[in-house]
Formats: sequence, structure tokens, C-alpha cells
Amino acid sequence: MVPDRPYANAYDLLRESGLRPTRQRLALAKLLFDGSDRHVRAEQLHGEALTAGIRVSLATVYNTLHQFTEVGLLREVVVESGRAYFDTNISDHHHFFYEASGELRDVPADQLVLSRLPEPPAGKLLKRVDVILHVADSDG
Amino acid sequence: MVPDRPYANAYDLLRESGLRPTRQRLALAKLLFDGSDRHVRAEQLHGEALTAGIRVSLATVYNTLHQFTEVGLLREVVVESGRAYFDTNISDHHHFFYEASGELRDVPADQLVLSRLPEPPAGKLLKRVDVILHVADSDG
DNA sequence: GTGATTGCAAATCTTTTGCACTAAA
DNA sequence: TTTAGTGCAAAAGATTTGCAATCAC
Repeated sequence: MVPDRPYANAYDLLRESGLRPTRQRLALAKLLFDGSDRHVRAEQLHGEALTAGIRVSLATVYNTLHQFTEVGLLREVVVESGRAYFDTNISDHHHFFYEASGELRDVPADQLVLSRLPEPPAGKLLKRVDVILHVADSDG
Repeated sequence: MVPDRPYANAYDLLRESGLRPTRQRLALAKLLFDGSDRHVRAEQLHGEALTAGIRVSLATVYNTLHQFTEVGLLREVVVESGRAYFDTNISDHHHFFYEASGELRDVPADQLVLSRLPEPPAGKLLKRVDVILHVADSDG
């Protein structure tokens, strides 16, 4: 039991991830890991934080998102050249991307099967497989 | 026969693509479509052009790369947030990405099989499937 | 205390844009 | 001509960085 401490779960999460649980990281973790699968952009998360009355700079949001990604709490998804999303769903899965709206939607792993993968080049390890399914309106 | 005209093939290529064959487009097309599969970045192509003595602005290189992509002469590949590559190989294939060097390498379509794809959401069409295989050094 | 973290503003990097100028048809 | 294309420089984003101030331990 963690009495009188807000964000108890976020606190433990950061601790176990080896990140010092600062006020900003705690607040951002609480926004991010609310139980739902989220695809957030730095600017957007910064806005949410400010709206929630959390004083945090955009630079710290960027730093924090990358730190969370490094320790495996988030996964970065890149779909367009100037656009990085951070996904709170770190299980094996893929993405639909709606070019028109910029929206990202999860595709569960069992709905997209890679039945054959190439050998990585000598001395290399396959780290990650990113699959993006670009979709557009039928009339578009 | 196209006498006394440099870049005859590039000229036809642009014509057939509905793009006015300007000096800059001709020169860039010749650099790009030399027969090999290339993964180029705008800045890099601009550098090649200048080295080759072709006067062209970076803005025009960007415009041209996008125009070539729109008419199907190139394919854009995005792997990292601020980094767009243009691939001269427009056939169905995928990519290895070396995070350390930023290098991109083709994976032929027959070496990576997607045996099951999800239904696109109602009213949407699947436009493109991008698969990026992130690889790193074994010791990295 | 002490070292990690943060904020701020400036810097960087990539890409786009506005507009006068130039060139292709 | 006349319309598309280009160059330039400036703007626009997105992200990173340097450094002094602040916070967690």
C-alpha cells in the first residue's frame, strides 16, 4: 500500500523501469497508461498535460516519450516523414493508417500473418517488424 | 530516334508521365533512373546534382521527387520521423532498415509473405502495405 | 549535498510556401 | 504568348540541445 501518494501505479511502473519518478514523468505516465491503447503525438500529450494543469515543457515531453520508449513502456510508430506516434500498446501488433485524418488504429497480430520472413544479413539481428496498412476512403 | 537530345529516355519517361520535361526534371530523372534500385534522400540527390554540374535548387528537388512519386515513378519510404527516402524500385517489395547507418535495403516480395490481411474498415480501401524490417548489429 | 531532471530558448533539420522570374509549348 | 516550372529566401514544423535552476534521493 502506498498511502497518500497520487499515481501509485505510475510510481511503481517508473521505479521498475529504472526511471526516477519525477512529478512530470508521473503525470505523463498517468495520462498515457490509463488502461486504453493510445497513439499519441508529443504535441498532443503536451496539450493534454497543460489542460490537466500539469506544468511541463514540450522538450520534457519529448524526452520522456523517448525514455519511455527506451525502457519498453512505449513503442514508436512512424508513418509519415514528419510524424511520430507513440503507442501504449507494446504487444505484437500492426497498424492501419488513415492518410486523410492522420489517425492510427491497431491491427491485432492474429489478423495479419507474416508467413515468411527473409534472413537478416550476416551479423545482423531482426529487431522489429513494422507493418503499416495505408487506407483511404473508397472514393478518395 | 531522338537525335542530338541528351537523356532521350528520361525525356520520353517524363512525357509519358505527363510531366513537362524541363532541364531540371530531365537531369534528376537521369540521376535517379540509371537502371539500379536506389533509395535517395532529397538532400543527397541535390548534392549529386550539384556535383554533376546541374544547377537546381533544393526546393525543386523536393518538388520533383514528390511529382515523380505522384505519377508513380518513385515510391516514398518512411522509416524514421524526420527522414523520407524515395525508392526507384516501384515493384512490390519491402525493406530492411539499418538503424545504425540509416541504410535501406530491398527485400524482394517473394521473401516476405503476408498470408493474411485484415479487412479494411467499412468505406475504406487498402492503398498500400509498408513493411519495414528493423535490423541492428548482433552485438548492438 | 549530489547527481539526475527540468525548463526555456535557441538551434537544427527537414520540408513547404510565396512570389517574381524563366522557360517550355 | 501563356502557362507551367523554377529559384530563392523565408516560413513552418518537428525535434534536439545547452545550460542554469530545480528536484529526488
